[in-house]
Amino acid sequence: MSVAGNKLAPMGRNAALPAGFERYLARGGRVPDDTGCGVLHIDMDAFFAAVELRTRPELAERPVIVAGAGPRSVVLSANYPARKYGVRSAMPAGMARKLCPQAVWLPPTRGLYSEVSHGVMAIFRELTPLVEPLSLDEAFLDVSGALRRLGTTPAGVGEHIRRRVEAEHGITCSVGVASVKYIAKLASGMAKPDGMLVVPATEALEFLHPLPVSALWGVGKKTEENLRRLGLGTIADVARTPLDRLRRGLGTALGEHLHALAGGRDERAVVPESPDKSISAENTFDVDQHDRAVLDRELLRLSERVAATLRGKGLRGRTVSIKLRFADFRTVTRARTLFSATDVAREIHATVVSLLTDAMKAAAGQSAVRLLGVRVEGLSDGESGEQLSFASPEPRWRDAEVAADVARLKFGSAAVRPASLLSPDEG
DNA sequence: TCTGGGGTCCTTCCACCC
DNA sequence: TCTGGGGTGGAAGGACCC
Repeated sequence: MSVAGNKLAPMGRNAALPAGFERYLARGGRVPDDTGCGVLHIDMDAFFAAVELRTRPELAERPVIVAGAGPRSVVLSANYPARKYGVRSAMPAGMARKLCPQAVWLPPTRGLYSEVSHGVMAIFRELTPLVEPLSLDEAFLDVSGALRRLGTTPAGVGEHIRRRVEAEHGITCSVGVASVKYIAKLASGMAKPDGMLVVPATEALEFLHPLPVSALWGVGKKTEENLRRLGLGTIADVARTPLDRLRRGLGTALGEHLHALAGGRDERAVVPESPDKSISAENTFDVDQHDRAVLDRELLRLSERVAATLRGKGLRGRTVSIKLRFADFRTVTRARTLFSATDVAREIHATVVSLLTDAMKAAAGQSAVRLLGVRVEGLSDGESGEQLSFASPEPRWRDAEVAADVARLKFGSAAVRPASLLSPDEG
């Protein structure tokens, strides 16, 4: 799932490893100097596909693609035989089918990936409390304070993790070891699949500078174009550019950020817990929708999902927003800040229905809707956000929704739904 | 080929208050 | 009374990440 480094020159066993970088690989008992390299980045290899292949080992040598079934689905994960054909995650299914018609397609098994992820993260937490998950399949670890207790080196911890993840969960992972986070992340990308790369603290700049600007964390397609327009192609070019010129060309924050990274500076610590800033749910229709009643029903479904997630996490939010994508891919958002924070689907739904009316007015003739989304931000603790007026109908709705949460927990997610979400034969 | 879903952060613009 | 500037919060859009 990691895409870091996939634009780099193909080389040898490892497609992401630039020429001359073999010296950073830890293999055959030879490990580069890892003194002062307290940060590990660990990334599961082709995570969803690898988890599926545990129960389908006969497919291991064949190209395998995990993707949803919808007509507008994208590739969620592709194993390495499929990647040889150019298949990448986030690629439209149609394109993947063209590139690799012989691939085996598997539907995703969502709950299973969370389960494996929990197991893997538990291994990390046995070694250090400083574990920062980035997604289901990757995490940063700060092991600098744990080395004495563990009686090993950073690379030793990396090897230990690689062995245990494979033995206990039947999947492989790649490890980057460095003195700062983003170099560790680049390193794990280059170590893929099933490898470990150590960037000695004293060689950080030698490692970074030959790489293309696209390897910098935070540089996507647009920023890469902007950098190229400024005549900057490699990280060394960025490091040599005066800070003021980067600020003017890219904006203050991004300019300063990239200048620091290009100089090997990344002050960000490994932070185990960071509070949620927003909760959202969205859905792309199989076929573009014009019917306002269908859109309102979808908004209710999305509001229910967001509200249930908020209650599950003990959170409420004050700002409710809607996201609307039209058939031509133009996307608009509309937001409204409520008087008090909420975790009640009824209230979220009433707000987004009114926002949808506003957004459609601004749509300038465009009425075919491809995607609808509901988001709640400005989050606070469920308790601290409680400021209900006496006139508010919220407590009763909330009680009803909490009761529905309990029923769903007991009898399954289909057990309790608003009447308007039932199909005609259920009603 | 035709572009998912769940997030975060940044910039710009605007309204409002002092 | 009018105007301007700074600070702040909200809204909208965009870029990026996995």
